[in-house]
Amino acid sequence: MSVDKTLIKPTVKIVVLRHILSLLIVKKSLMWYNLSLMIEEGSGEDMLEISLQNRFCAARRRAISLEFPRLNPQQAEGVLTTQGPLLLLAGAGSGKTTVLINRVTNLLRYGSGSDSETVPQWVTEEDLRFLESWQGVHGRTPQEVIRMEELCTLDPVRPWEIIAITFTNKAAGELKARLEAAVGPAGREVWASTFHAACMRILRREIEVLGYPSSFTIYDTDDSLRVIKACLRELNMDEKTFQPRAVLSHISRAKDELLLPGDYEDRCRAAGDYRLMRIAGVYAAYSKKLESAGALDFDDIILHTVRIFQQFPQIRGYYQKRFRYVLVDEYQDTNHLQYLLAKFLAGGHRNLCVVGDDDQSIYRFRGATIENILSFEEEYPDARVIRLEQNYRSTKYILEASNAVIGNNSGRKGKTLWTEQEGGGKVQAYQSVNEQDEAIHVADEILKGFTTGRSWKDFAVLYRMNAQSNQLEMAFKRNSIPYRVIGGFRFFERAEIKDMLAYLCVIQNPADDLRLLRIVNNPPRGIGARTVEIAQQIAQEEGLPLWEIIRHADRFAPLQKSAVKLRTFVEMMEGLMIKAEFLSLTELYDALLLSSGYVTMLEEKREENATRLENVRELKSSIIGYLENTDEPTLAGFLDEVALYTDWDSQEDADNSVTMMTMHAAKGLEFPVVFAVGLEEGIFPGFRAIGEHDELEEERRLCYVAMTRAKEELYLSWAASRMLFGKTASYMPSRFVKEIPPEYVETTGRTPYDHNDLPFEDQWKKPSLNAYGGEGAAGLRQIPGGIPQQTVYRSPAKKGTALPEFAKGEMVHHDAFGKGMLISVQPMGGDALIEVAFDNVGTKRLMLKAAAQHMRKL
DNA sequence: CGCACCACAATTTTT
DNA sequence: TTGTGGTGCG
Repeated sequence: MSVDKTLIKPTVKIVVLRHILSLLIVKKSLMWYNLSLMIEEGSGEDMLEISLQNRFCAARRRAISLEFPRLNPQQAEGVLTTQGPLLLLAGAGSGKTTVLINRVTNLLRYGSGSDSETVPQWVTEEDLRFLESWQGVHGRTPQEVIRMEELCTLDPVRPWEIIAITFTNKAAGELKARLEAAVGPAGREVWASTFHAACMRILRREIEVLGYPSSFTIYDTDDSLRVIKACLRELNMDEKTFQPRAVLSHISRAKDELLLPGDYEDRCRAAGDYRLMRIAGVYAAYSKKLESAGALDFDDIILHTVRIFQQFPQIRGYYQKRFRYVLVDEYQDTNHLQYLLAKFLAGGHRNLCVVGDDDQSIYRFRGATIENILSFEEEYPDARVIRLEQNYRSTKYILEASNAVIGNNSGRKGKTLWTEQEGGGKVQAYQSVNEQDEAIHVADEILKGFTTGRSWKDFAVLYRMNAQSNQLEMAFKRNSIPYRVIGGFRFFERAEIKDMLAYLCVIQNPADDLRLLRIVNNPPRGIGARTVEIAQQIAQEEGLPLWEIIRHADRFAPLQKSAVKLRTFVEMMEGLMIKAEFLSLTELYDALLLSSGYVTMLEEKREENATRLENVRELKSSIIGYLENTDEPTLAGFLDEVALYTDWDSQEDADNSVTMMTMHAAKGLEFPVVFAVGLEEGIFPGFRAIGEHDELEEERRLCYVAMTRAKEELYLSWAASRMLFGKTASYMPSRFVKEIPPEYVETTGRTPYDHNDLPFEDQWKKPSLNAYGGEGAAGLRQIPGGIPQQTVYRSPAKKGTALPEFAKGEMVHHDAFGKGMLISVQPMGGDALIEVAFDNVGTKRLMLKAAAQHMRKL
C-alpha cells in the first residue's frame, strides 16, 4: 500500500532516480516481496531488481497511456495518476471533463495499474519485453490484447467504489452520460452526484443514529426563510433589523463551522456581540422547528452526514472502505463542510482527486472558501499537482487579455494559459454613451454576425446583475433577435407548484407545520389568520405538532368557533392520507386536485389563472416521469427528487437563440461570441467590492470567467452614464478594462478612447462628447431619436416539436391580451413555456398548448 | 378576508 | 424601474 503512493513518471527521469534512491533507503524489505523478477537467482543485486521493477512499471504505464491517445502530456498525467491525493488545476477550457472521464475509465479498466509500483509475482522477463514493445492494440491479435490487459490491470476498480461529486445536477448528469458513453452500462454504477444527493443517500440509511427519523423531509431556501420569519415573529424581532436572508446566512455559516445552536450561542456570547446573540437565538428556535417537523435544510444534509462520520467510526469506516476513489469537481467552490465531507470520504484509501481552478472561484458569497484549494498541498503533503494550462477554447488575444486581467490578483496558485491557436481578432472594446447605446451596439454586432453566417445561439451576452438585462431585451425585441434569459424563475419554485407539493408533504408527514400552514387555508376555507394563530399557540404550549391541535380542535375552547371548518379540512386530508396507502402516485395526485378544491379555485378565474392551472397539471407529468424512471417509486422518493433535482426544467439548449445571463451563470459554458457588458466602476466591480481587497479579487475572477467563455470573439463594453434602479448616474470604465494591455484590444465607441489616455473622468469633459449633441465624432454611429433605424431580420422559424407551431420572434394576437411578440419558447414537459411581450399588458408567461387556443399568428 | 395602495430596497446562486 | 411586503379599508 505505502509503496503504491510513490510512483514512477516515465517522462521525468529525475523523479525516477529519486524514487530509486528512496526505495533503496526505506523500502528495501518490500522489494523482496514485490519483486520476483530476478534474472540471476540469488544475485542480490538490488539495483538490478529495482531497475527491472521500474522498467516494468514504466512499460505498464506507457502501455496504458496508449489507450488514451489524443491527450496532451498534462492531461495524460491526470488520467494515469490515480493513487493518493491529487490536485488537478484545470484552467478554463483545458479539457478538464475529458480528463475526468478518461481517468474513471482508466480506473475501471486497469485499476491502479498505471500508477503503482507493485509487480505481480507471476510476471516474467518475457512479459516485460512484450509490454515494452507494445505499441497499442492496433494490429494485434485478440490474444495479445488480452495479455496486455492482464499485464496492465492491477486490482481493477468496481464502479460503485468510485464517487464523483459535483455541485450541480447538470454537471453530475453530464458526467454520468459521458461516462456511460465511454465505458457502457458500468458507468451508471459510479456514484456521480452532487454533494447533497450523495449525502441524502447516506442519510436515508444512517441518520437514525442522530435521533432523526429516516423519513425526514427537505426544506428548501424558501421554506427555510419562512421558518426564520416565524421565529423572528415569535422572538419579537424586527425583520428590518434582522433580515431573514441575513439571519439564514449567519446560520448557514455557523453550520459550516459545525456549530450547533448551543455552540454558536456560546461563541457569540464570548464575542460579546449582542446582535449575534439574538441571531443565535433565532438559530436555536429555527433548529427546534425543523427538528419537530422532521425536516433538514440544505446545509443540514451535509452537516449531519459529517457529524455522523465524526461520531460513528464504524459508519465512517464502512464508507471509507467502500469508496476507494473519491473525486471532487469544482473544488474551488467547496465550503468548509464540503471539504470535511470529502476528507472523510477519502479518509480510508486516500485516493482523493480534486479538480478546480482557483482563478474561477466566484462563490465566496455563498460560503465557498478558496483556501480549500490553495492549501490542499499543506493538507496532503504527499499530494501531487498537475496543471492543465493548454487552452483549447479561445483564440490568442482573448486568452492573453484574460491572463493579463487575472494576473493582477494575488494569492493565486499561479497558472498561465496558452494556446496553439494563432490568429483571431483582438478583443473589441466599445465605449458607449449610455445603456441604450450599449444595448444597440450589442444588437448591432449580433445582427452583423448573423448576416455573415453566425447562428443566434453562437452569441452570449453576460452582465453582472440580472437588472441589467432589461435594455438589452428591448433592443433585441426591436430587432427581432430571438433570445432567452437564463436564470430566475423555476418550475418547482412557483407558488402553485409549491402549494401542491405542500399538500403532498403533509400527507406524507402531518407534523410538517410549515407545509401545513401553507395549505390550511389555501384555497380559502374560512380558516382565518386568527384561528391559525390560536392553534399555533396551543401547539406551542402543548408541545405538539400543529396538525394534532387542529385535528382535535373541538377539545380546545378557543377554537370552537372554527372547529367545524377545521374538521372538514382534517377529514379531507385524512381521506387523502388513507388513499396514499393504496393508490398510485398519479391517482393520489388526481384525488388531491379534486378534493383540495385547488383546481376549482383556479378555474373560477380561468383567464388569469390559465398558466397556474397548466402548471398544476404539469406537475402530474413530473410525477409520471418520476414513476417511469424509478424502480420503487414512493411519495417520499418523489418529494426528495423535487427538492434536490430542481433543474428538471432546465431549458433544453436546443433552441436557437441568443443567450443572456449573469456572469456567474456562465461558468462552465462557452460561446463563439461573447459580450460582456456594463464594465463600469461601481457596477463591475460593484461598489460593494471597491476598496475591499478580497471582494475585488473575486470580482476580477468573475471577469476572468466571463472573458474566458469566448471562443472566437470577445466584446467588452461600458457606458458613460447608465440608468439603474430608476436613477441615472455616470460611471467610469472598469479597471478591468484598463488591465488589458492595449495591444490586445481595439477600442471603438461613440466617444473616442485611447488606452493610454489619462484618467477617464477627463474624457467625459471634452466638449465633443456631449451625449446626443449632434456632433458625433467622425465615423461613429448616430442614434437618431434614440430608436435605431435598423434592418429588421426575420428570425428563422425553427423549433419543431409536436407543439403548436409558434416560434420565437413572431407577432401574435391573443384573445385576452391583444397583440404581442413571442420572445421565448422553452420546452417543458410535453408542453412549452412561452414568453410573450404584449403591447398593452406587458410580458406574460404562458404554457403553449393552452395559450395556442386563444392565440393566432399575425 | 380580500384587495388596493404605498413604501422600500435592489449583487451574484446551487442544493 | 421593478418587485415585494405591509397596512388599511370595504
